[in-house]
Amino acid sequence: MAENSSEKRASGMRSAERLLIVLRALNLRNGATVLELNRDTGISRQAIYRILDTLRNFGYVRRQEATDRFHLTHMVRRLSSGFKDEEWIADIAVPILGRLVQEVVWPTELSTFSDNAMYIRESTRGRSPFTIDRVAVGQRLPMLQSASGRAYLSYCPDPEREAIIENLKSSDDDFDKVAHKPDYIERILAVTRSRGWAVGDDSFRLHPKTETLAVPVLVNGYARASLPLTYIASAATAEQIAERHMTQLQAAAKEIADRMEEMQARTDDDDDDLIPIREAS
Amino acid sequence: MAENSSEKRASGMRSAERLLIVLRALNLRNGATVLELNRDTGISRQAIYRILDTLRNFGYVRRQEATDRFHLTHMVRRLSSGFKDEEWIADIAVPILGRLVQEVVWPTELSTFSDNAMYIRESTRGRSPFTIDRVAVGQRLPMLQSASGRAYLSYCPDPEREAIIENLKSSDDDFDKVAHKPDYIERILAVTRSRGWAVGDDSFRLHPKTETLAVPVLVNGYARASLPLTYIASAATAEQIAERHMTQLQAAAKEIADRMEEMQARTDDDDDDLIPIREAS
DNA sequence: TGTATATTGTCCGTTAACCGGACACGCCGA
DNA sequence: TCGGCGTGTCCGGTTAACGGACAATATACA
Repeated sequence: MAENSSEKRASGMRSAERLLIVLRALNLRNGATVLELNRDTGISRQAIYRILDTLRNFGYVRRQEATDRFHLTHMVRRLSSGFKDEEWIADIAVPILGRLVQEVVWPTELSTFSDNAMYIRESTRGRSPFTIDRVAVGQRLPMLQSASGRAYLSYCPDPEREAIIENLKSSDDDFDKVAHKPDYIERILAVTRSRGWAVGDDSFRLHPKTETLAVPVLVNGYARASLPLTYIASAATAEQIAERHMTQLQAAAKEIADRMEEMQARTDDDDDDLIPIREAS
Repeated sequence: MAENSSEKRASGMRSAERLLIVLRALNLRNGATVLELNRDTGISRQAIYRILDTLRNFGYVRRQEATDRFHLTHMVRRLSSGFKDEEWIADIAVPILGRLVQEVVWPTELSTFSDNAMYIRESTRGRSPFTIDRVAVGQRLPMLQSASGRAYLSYCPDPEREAIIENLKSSDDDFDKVAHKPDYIERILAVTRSRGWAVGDDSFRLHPKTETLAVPVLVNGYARASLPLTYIASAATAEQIAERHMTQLQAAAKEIADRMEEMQARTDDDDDDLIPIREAS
């Protein structure tokens, strides 16, 4: 047992790991006996008892008296309730953005809509050779001026766009004032849709010398996020950047969208296991 | 630290417990640094590193490169995805049924609808002095003959009832054949509603000498489960049982329903903590 | 009734693994 | 330059997790 064929080293707390394995196993077959868990996981029965005791102390598991089977309780929701759906997409995007930055030298990001603005959820600044400025994650971007916002608005469902614009009209933010000009908005949407990608407006720049293009991430045909690319304005024009990198950018957006659709297809009980439930005993 | 005011002894795996505490803390503030977790939980920084490493090995947590904050990933869903909503109600019912069986000596149960039948999810047989038969949890009960099924059908939303009856018509089960007799069904519903509780039909008995009454658990006005009471037929008539215990039975049903409504009100991020996030350091 | 098998539950000595003090580094503002 | 703050890692001592072993119970079959 000491030798493990696969270099599985890494650090790790033995007992805690096994607790996670048992918790996961309990999710796969709801209601399980100690022996079943022993078989499923390869963990000794005595250890299963200890682990179930621990889970019971926390209220995550209860024992069904009549059948002597162990069940999850509604408390387990607390172990995942903090995970928001908006983060899901950022979560999925991480490795894809990582690959993208190797092809496109400029920093790219992933932004999602929330609270009447776009927010940067993930960024490859720092892995890009062009370190323009620091940490942008969490940065708020106005809907009608930023490339991210424009890309999102142009491809989100119609009712959502109408609701957003209605909200922007009563916003305190100066940027949002243009929500009162329908023809301005219409022009932005028309231009963005005809090109397939959006550009940021001069009136809003995170950094004075940069410009930004963005493509929408279309999940089931509608925008769920934007994928902006920021470049130094003096290095190239928007058209040049688009010509060089738009294919890659859109491929990345599509890949993110595909993974999202795939994920929500199998509502849950997914199966692309990274963690072996059963390990050699 | 050695002394803990409340007799909190019990068994428990130290490191695993702390992993659960950290996981829970991560759910409360999405995105956290090591130091924040240290402060929230009172667990030493070094231990937080170990724990986060473990969680990362399992893919439940990732580190946001740009900000050095730790985030949950969509994988955490796997720790709770096995918990089905139907079980929630059974989960909540357990302590309430426990109290009920002390007032009403007869065994009571909680049954929910699933797959065109009622299934017993929890039972107090075994804690009742009248041990009629063994483990009934998991038992399938026909919709139109069992007291549980009748109580449920009489108080579920109209569209749901129509859909269920439509399904029963194409069922293989002999019991379900009566779904083709609309007037039979209508009479059952009318009788049940006028009384407020249902009785089981002679054609279906789990045990030959017993009879069963059931009240619906009305969440937001509609049945989400049934609460059947089984008694020995020779001991009393249905009317006598009802007179003696119906108040208690309905009070228990209401209590379960109230807890359910309460729970789903606070969509999540509940706060009735059993587990202290922060313990004396 | 006796024997065999399957499952649950608990004890306890050994030892691996968890713990946290201590140290080192990088960043930032005074 | 210094002091404060946050991050990351090492390492020896102690603890608590591990699993072999035993006991108890339920069921099946002869």
